[in-house]
Amino acid sequence: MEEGTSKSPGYCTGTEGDYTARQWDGREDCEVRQILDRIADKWSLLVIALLDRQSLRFTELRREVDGISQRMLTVTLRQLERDGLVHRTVHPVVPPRVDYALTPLGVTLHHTIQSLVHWTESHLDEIAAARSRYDERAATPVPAATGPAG
Amino acid sequence: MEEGTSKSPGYCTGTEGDYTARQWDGREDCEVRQILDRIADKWSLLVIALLDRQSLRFTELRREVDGISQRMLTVTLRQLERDGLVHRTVHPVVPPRVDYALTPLGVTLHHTIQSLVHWTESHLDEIAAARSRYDERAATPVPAATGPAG
DNA sequence: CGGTATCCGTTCTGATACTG
DNA sequence: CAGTATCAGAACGGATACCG
Repeated sequence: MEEGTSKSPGYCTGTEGDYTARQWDGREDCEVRQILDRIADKWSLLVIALLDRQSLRFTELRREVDGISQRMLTVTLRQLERDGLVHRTVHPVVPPRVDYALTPLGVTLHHTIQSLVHWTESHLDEIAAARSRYDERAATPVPAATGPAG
Repeated sequence: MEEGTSKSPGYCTGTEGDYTARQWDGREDCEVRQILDRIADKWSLLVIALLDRQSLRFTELRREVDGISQRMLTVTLRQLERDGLVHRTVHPVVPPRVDYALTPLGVTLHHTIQSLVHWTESHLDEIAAARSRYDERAATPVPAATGPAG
């Protein structure tokens, strides 16, 4: 059962001025935060990506993701199914067969996260460079130099 | 700083030769996932959102987020700074003052995550409904025979 | 094959105390 | 005011065993 559902009608803001940046609060009371954290899950993103334009069965998904354990795949699938992003079809056959596919809602989410993935791919190099710079700064015992200002 | 040193999760190390994910590019997949997992962090998203078009000092950020602990704010800020998304400015004054602001790279990320937030906001109702339906199904002891079938 | 429940280690997170 | 170091509890996640 969810928590804090009756607290805020929509947003859970409290201290806002004129910016649109503070739409959400850091508390779990905010549904946006909760859902965002869910769909941004490492496994969820991967599953949604794999289910794009095709349905896969349990073992197929497991093969595609490979690194995921059976437990996490089940948990992830259940969460996505609960959120109405993935549809689960059970075939009553002797060798059990279960197919998973994106719902229309899941498809729309796929488009959105693709933008985020695209950004990440486009800036992999920049982030890597930034990390290298930061790593050197962290490794530096003392900068010694007073700065380029003088 | 125990979590300051990020190690490989073990998923994308040593298996870069057998990626079957057709959506993303082979070994880049793990990097994408790593960065994605970082920027999709609950606190990171909030900090980036708050720093949009303005710079804030440590206490100001703490007041805005409020629910975050001093420790997590520091950790989050360090990670964002390391990834080149947030710039840290230290003022050598008697009352210590440190300002945080988005870098140009951070600004571009802000635009992207806003899309994700927008999607979440737009589909809050659908997800809530889906969860309600799923919750009822979970509460069902046993579906027994299918209704319309028999 | 698909799924669940349990055990156990790892990671994350918050509260606290201390420094400059 | 800003930051660091440490500890304890919670949550996460993997491996295993077992069921339909």
